[in-house]
Formats: sequence, C-alpha cells, structure tokens
Amino acid sequence: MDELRQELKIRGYRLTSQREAVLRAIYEGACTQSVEEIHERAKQWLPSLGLTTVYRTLELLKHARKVQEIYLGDGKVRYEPILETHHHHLICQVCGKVEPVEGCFLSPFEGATLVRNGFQILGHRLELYGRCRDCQEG
Amino acid sequence: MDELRQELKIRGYRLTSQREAVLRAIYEGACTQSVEEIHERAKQWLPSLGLTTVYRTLELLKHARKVQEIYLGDGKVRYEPILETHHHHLICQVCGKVEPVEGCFLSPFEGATLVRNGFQILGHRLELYGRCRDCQEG
DNA sequence: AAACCTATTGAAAATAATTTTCATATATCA
DNA sequence: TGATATATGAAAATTATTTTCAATAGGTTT
Repeated sequence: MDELRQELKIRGYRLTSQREAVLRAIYEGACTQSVEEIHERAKQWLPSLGLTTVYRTLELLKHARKVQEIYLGDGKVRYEPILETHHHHLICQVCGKVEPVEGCFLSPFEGATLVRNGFQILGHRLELYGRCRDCQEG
Repeated sequence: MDELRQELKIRGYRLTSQREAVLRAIYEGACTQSVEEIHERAKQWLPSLGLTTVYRTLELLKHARKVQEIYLGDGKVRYEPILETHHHHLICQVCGKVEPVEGCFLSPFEGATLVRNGFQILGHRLELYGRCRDCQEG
C-alpha cells in the first residue's frame, strides 16, 4: 500500500479513501472480479463509494500496472491484481470457476525476439480451459 | 463450407445466405475482427445483411466451435475462425496489430489432469504481448 | 412445383456495461 | 489555514449487445 502511495505521488495523483477501498477490494477478493463485485466489496469499507469512481480507479490502476483485465466470455470485463508471483489461470468450462496456477516455463522467453518476424516478446498470458475436480462426471 | 452445411443440418439449423456471408467474412478477413468489421465485410456479398444477424450467427458459430472470442482491451469483443492449425497470438502493445504464431508445445498436455487440484485440461489459450518489428525504436 | 411449417431475418426497442458531464468536495502543498 | 487543482457522485449520454415481433424464406412433404 505504501508502494501505491509512492506510485501515485510520482504520477501526480492523490491517495484517496476511495482508491484505497477499491485496491483493498481487489486484493482481498476472488482471483478475478467484475466491476460490480469490486464495487460491492469496496462499499464494505466505504458505503458511499460510487460505481463511476470504481471504473475510474480501475482505469488508473490498469495504467499503473496494478491490475489486469480478463474477459471470460460473458459480457463483462473482470479485473485481478498483478501480484509479484506471476501466474496463469485454470478456467472451468462447466462452472466458470477461475483458479490460479503458479509456475511458468515461459518466463525465460521474456525479452526474446522472434527470428521469423522480429517480434519482441515482453509478456504473455496463458489460460488453461477444462473441468475442475467438482465438475468431472464419472 | 460443405463441412458447415453438415454441421448445421445435424443440429437442425438452416444454411442461409446470411450465414454463408458471415462465415466467409470471418475466414477471408483479418486474424481477429470486431462484429462491426465482420458486418462491413459481409455486406460486400450481401448488402442487406443486418447487424443483429451477425451477432446471432457469431453466437451460433461459437457454439459450433467454428469461431472463438478474443478480448483485446478496448470495449468490444473480437472473433476469429478456429482453423485446423492450432495457433496463438502475438499482440503488439504499441500498434495493436495481432499476428498468429503456429506451433505449440502445450498440445501434449491436452487431456492431462493436474495432480495438485484434479483439474482436467481440455484446451488453452496463449497470448504473447510485446512489440512488432515496426514498433521497436532504435 | 405448390403448399406447409418452422427457423431465420431486419428494424426498432430494450438492456447492460461503460464513459462523460458538471457541480461539489477534498487531498496536497505553500 | 487557505488556495487550488484533482477527485468524487449522480445523472445523463454513449456504446455494445440482446430481445421483440411481424415478415421472409429454407427445407420438407405432397
């Protein structure tokens, strides 16, 4: 949270109770949350928090690389915190649950440039789809 | 296209000029296209085609596993055809261009079950972010 | 080929998510 | 504490997507 304070100061932004509430909601909530869910959770600490402010704060945190967007196929964008531990997702195609998996064999390629077309790789995202234990029949 | 005809028949759907136009637009267009783009392209062959029908056809093709959704962070969902050749994407963070990359070392894990939590992997998606050749300074 | 029946279509209306506007409130700094 | 520019909440506006419904047109049967 202190780190955030620094980040904001550097960029000329202000640290407000709204921003703290949204950030806390993101970090304490599920792996991925919709804007509505983040809003609900954050209102625990700050009941007067407006939905518009949640949208604005998420935009801010996205630029500050504190959160990441993820789209699961229903009409709404979800957000998750960018943690120190790089991870990917297991997405159950039956119940929709999202679980994180740590460990990644792609990290060594960060910074690499592909010979075929000169594309320089700076990051990646991997989503594994399938069925969680609870959703396997038989 | 004949394959599609079969697919539709099996499911009790009809093969209409609209559906053919949308499918053709998807296959002949860029790697990923927005609904609006698909609509514009398809109107070349069928000017009377309505946007609603494009949405409906994409939903149909999604269920028939002919197309896949992808979200690039602007507010709209994009679609791409599911081709026989499994591939992933190189997404330029500067200009937004999307290029396909073939070859995938994750395929052997399809069907595998993770020991840690019993999750059965059935498919995956990998997106590589970075800078395309044209967008690298220096 | 004509008739039938049901799936499909286009346009407009409705919805849902997200963004913009604007007057008010409040962090931050002198 | 006061000045000031940024941030906020509510409402309005916008944008993407879905639903409604009367009209159309596949595909099958005769």
